[in-house]
This record gives sequence, structure tokens and C-alpha cells, in this order.
Amino acid sequence: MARAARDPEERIRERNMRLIIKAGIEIFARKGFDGTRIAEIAEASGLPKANVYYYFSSKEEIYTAIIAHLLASWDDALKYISPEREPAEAFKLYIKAKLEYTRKNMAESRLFASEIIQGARFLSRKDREHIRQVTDTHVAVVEGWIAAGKMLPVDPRHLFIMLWASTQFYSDFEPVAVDALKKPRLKADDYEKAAATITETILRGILRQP
Amino acid sequence: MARAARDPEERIRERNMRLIIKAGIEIFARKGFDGTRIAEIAEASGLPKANVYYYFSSKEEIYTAIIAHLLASWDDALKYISPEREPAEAFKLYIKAKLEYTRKNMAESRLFASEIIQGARFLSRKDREHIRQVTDTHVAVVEGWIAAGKMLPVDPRHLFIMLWASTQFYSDFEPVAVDALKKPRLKADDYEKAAATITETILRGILRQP
DNA sequence: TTGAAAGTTGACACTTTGGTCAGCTTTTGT
DNA sequence: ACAAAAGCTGACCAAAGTGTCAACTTTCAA
Repeated sequence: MARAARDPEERIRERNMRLIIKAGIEIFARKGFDGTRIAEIAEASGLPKANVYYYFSSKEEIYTAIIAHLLASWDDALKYISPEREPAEAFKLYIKAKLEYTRKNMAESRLFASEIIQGARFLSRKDREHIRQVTDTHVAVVEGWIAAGKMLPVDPRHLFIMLWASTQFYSDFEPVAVDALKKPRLKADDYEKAAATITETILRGILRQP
Repeated sequence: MARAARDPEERIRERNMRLIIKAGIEIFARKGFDGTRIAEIAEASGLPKANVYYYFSSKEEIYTAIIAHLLASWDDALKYISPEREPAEAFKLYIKAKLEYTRKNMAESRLFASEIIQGARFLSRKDREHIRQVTDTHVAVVEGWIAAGKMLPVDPRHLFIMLWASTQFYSDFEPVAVDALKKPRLKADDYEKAAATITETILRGILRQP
């Protein structure tokens, strides 16, 4: 039988799919779904267009593969919001993790933002249900903290939106962030300063005063 | 001479250009620049495609006309950040105005977000210089408040980013906001609740405690 | 070594796109 | 009333787009 050996067999396939996905992330992020041309993805990944179609049968298939991969690695930053932690510590870690993630995965972050702005056309019901459920879990944790008197009674859903929005901004809207901060480009310490400002302001805003 | 009478002459031109711009805002917002088809704008504005080209000589011209119009009406919400006001009052009004504006001009807001995410390709140097300058002015106001001991020493640039990000989110990323808030769609009182939460949290975060 | 599966790709078919244009109708100052 | 300017539009391109395919090369278990 001609089945290639497990390891090397998967290697070519995986390598090329990874190249395509990687190029796709960059270009979908910059151009959105409708604006992206398969030929451009092909060029950026160094493969002929027909080869791209050998692995993915349509533009939509590439796009949804990216979205799926992205959502899978998405929940990670939220793991810090857990009931065992003190809110101050939890939010601090969350903000830091979120900013680091978006900084190191700018294209992914923008692609997701783009998808949402364009109406979340390719987020499945299941995807959205998942988002809702993850939010619910963390809302419950915050409600627990409020009930325990560890936090002021702030609406947890709006609070999460504030955090999400503030942390996404630096990567998603980098050109504006750059202008607002008067920097030629954002570097690690700009993200650290952002984390500090967001953390300090939000914590003072939600914790009982000492 | 065949020059039409000022008033009615301008009326047709203006009406049609307005129709095109209006349709353009919706579609550019949903599809981004590259993803938008002139034929779609034509259809949405109820005019034949050739008629669209009678008023605008290219896709880019429609797009930049929209951006220009948008930036012009952009500064308004920031007028509340002025040195005569007390910070508490100023930020409260600013947050309210910004949320109201984005709610009532969702498509514009998304179009701008889309433009930024896609790299701000059509923002001119002048546009960006303008943004920088407006920011500087308001940063100076905040610095004045800090120097006067009316506010805690919060980095004003990061603070403005927090405010901008938090207020934009509800319109730009509505599908996620809807899921996070567990509402079928956002209504006026969701925006009011958002304004209240953002205002309360931020104010506690930046004002000296009484 | 071999042959079947996996991978590769230039060339092609078909559709959609941005943009043009020639000739039409409507409007309007005189 | 009328001519010139303004407005309108179906039909048309060239270019660019998505997706297909048949024929080729590479890989690898037996």
C-alpha cells in the first residue's frame, strides 16, 4: 500500500497547510474576507494557486479554518478570572495576558476584529454559543466576588467589554494608537504602559477603597 | 446661458451624491474597501452603475469623500473635554456623547474602524496630523486637571484610548457585544447602562477619593 | 524496484469587476 | 420656444477573479 509513513506524510501536508493559513491570516486581516484574493494568499505562501486549491476547496474553507484555529486558542487569557484568585490579582493578570496575546498575534486579532465588524458572517451558532458560555462563566466569578464584598457592584458584562475593548485596541487599531501615543510604532514598553494604566484605572474603579 | 438655477441645480446633484454616499457608508462598512463592489453601491442607492460614475470617477473617490465627511463630524464629542469644566462632568458628557454618536452612526463608525484595521491606507497625512493635534489639545487639558490636583496622575493618552475603545466597541463589534450582554440586539437602554458603567468605573479610577 | 497514493502545476473556463462611452432625455436661463 | 448644459444609462471592455483539470513529478510501503 502506498500510504506514506505517518510522520513524513503529515509533514508536507502540514507544512503547506500551515504556510497557507499563515499567509491567509495576514491577508484576511488586512483585506477582510471579500477583499482577499486567493492568488494573493498563494503568492504570499510561496505556492502556486492550484496548489492552494489542492489543500482547500474554497476561500471560505481557508477562512473558517483560520477562525476555528483562532477561537481554540482564544480562551486562554480568560483562565485568570477564576474564583480562587483575588480580583485585583486576577484582573491584573488578565489584562497583561490579553495585551501580550494581541501583541504577539496581531494579524489573528485583526482578522477576528474584521470578521466581527463585517457582521460575524462566518461565526457559527456554535462559535457564538461558545463565546456566550465562556462569558457567562466569568460573569459568575465576578458576581461571586461582588457578593463576597471583594468588589464594588459593577455590571460584569459591561466590565468585560471595557477590558476586551481596551486591550484589543492597541493591536487592532494600531495606526490610531500610534498617533494617539505619538510614537512611530508600538513597542513592548508601550504595551506595558498600557497594561499599567488600564490595570490601575480599572482596579481603582472596581475595588473597595482601602 | 444654460447654467441651471442654483437651487434646483444643486438639488439633483446633492440628492444623488447623498444617496451614493449613504449606500457607500453601509457597504464599505460591511465589506471594507477592497470587498466593496461599485455595482452593489449602485443597487443600494437605486441608481444605475453608470450614474454613480457620473458623480464619482472611481471607487476611491467615493471612499475618501466618505472619510472626509466623517472626520469633519468627528471632533464634536471631544468638545466636552475643555479646561473650564470639572473632570467628572467632562468625562461623563464625553462618554455619553461618544456612545450616542456611535449608536446613531453605526455604519460610519464601522467604516472608520474597518479603515483603521485595514491599515489606514486612505487616511492622508493631513488627516492623521489632525487626529494627533486634536489628541494633543485634550491631553493638555487632562494634564492641567492633574496638575491642579483634580485628577489622579493617569497617563492621558492611554486614558483616551480606554475611553475611545470602550465606547466604540458597542457599535463596531455589536455581534460580540450582543452575545456578551445576552441580548437579541442592543437598544437605547443598553447604551445607557454602558455609559453608566464606563462613567462610574473610569471616574472612580481617575478621581481623588472624597 | 515498483506502483499506487500524494503532491504539483500550467493552462484553461467561466464569472465578476472597475471603468468607459456614445447617444439619449431632462432641465433651465433667456 | 430653444439651445446648451446637466443628467442619465444600456451596452461594452479589458482586467482580474474563482475554481477546475489533466498531466506531470515525488514519495514510500511492500
